[in-house]
Amino acid sequence: MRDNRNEMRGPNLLFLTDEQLRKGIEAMFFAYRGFTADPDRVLSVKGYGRAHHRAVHFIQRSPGTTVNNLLGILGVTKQSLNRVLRSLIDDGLVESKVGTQDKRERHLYLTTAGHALEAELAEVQTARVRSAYRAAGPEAVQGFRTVLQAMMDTEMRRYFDKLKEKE
Amino acid sequence: MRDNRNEMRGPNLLFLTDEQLRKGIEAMFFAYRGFTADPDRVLSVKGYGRAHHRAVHFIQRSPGTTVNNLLGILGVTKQSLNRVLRSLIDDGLVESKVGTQDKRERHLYLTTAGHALEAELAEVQTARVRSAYRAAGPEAVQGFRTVLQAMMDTEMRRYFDKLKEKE
DNA sequence: TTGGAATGTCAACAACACTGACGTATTGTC
DNA sequence: GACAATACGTCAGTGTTGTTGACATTCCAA
Repeated sequence: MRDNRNEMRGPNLLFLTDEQLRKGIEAMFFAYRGFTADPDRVLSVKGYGRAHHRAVHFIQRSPGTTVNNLLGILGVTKQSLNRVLRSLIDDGLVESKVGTQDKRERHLYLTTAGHALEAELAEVQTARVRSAYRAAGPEAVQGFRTVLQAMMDTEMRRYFDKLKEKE
Repeated sequence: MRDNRNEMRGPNLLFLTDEQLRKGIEAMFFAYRGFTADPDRVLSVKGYGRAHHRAVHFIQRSPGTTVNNLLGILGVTKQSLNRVLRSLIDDGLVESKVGTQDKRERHLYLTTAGHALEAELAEVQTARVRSAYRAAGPEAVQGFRTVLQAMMDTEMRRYFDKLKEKE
């Protein structure tokens, strides 16, 4: 049986009780649902899914990235990513350019239409995040980011930090 | 074009720049992956998926809950939930009891084996959350929870608050 | 130059979500 | 008692997204 009375050990450990942890888990579950709800709606009317959003997002974030890079970031198999990229390329949202130095690589770029979709998705998603940030205040946002970062896999935090460098 | 120089409007709005919002979105994406990674591993060796985890979690959280309640919390269709519940019931992890007052309802309970699985999943998941909480500190955790709550759909926040009452 | 490693594509399949339709039992209302 | 509404389960069909396996192309190094 786990000790649920950590508060007896010190006033600052109250946030580590099983109840607190469990509520954190549930908050994460419900919040992630809200987090993806708006983009999902936009995507579904266009015949795309969440995977397309992720691809478009990270291509926008790192234009010219290779398929392999994207695989590492997204954490899926190349076959799974390929299907998504295929439809995006066929629909003219993403352009795939053969690498000049290494012709095995494909460098990915958003087309004008791709940028338009990405902007639309980013708009609805940032709207919710902005609203949540505004409601919570700067200190809460700082804590939010700190906890999220500590929750990532080490490998993913590396990718995340790499993206941060581009500020 | 959105104004990326909110900092000119006041020192406390820096956390609302597009860059900050974008990084928050990416943090949420990477963190959620880490958040689910450990339970997913446990589940996959047992032939279950994330949907089973969610069902077992919320049945543990609200023993005797009805199918309809669970549908509202999980936000899936009854066909989808039914598939999951069926396998859990057939495998002897969940018990479905006909309601005494309203015989149309089925009340759901975890069996001993169900509690064992739930405990195992909760253990690996809380381990990561606990570690993240500990690394981030109590103030960060408070902010984390505040932002997550503001990010939920209103309806989901209602469910979330209902669960909180049971502390 | 040749064989292995890396990169990306095609095909088939599984898990899990969805819609739509229907059946059954039970409840509540007129 | 008749009848609509509710709660639950199921069948059939579809779509997205993940998987493995097989394969072509390109690069590099022995």
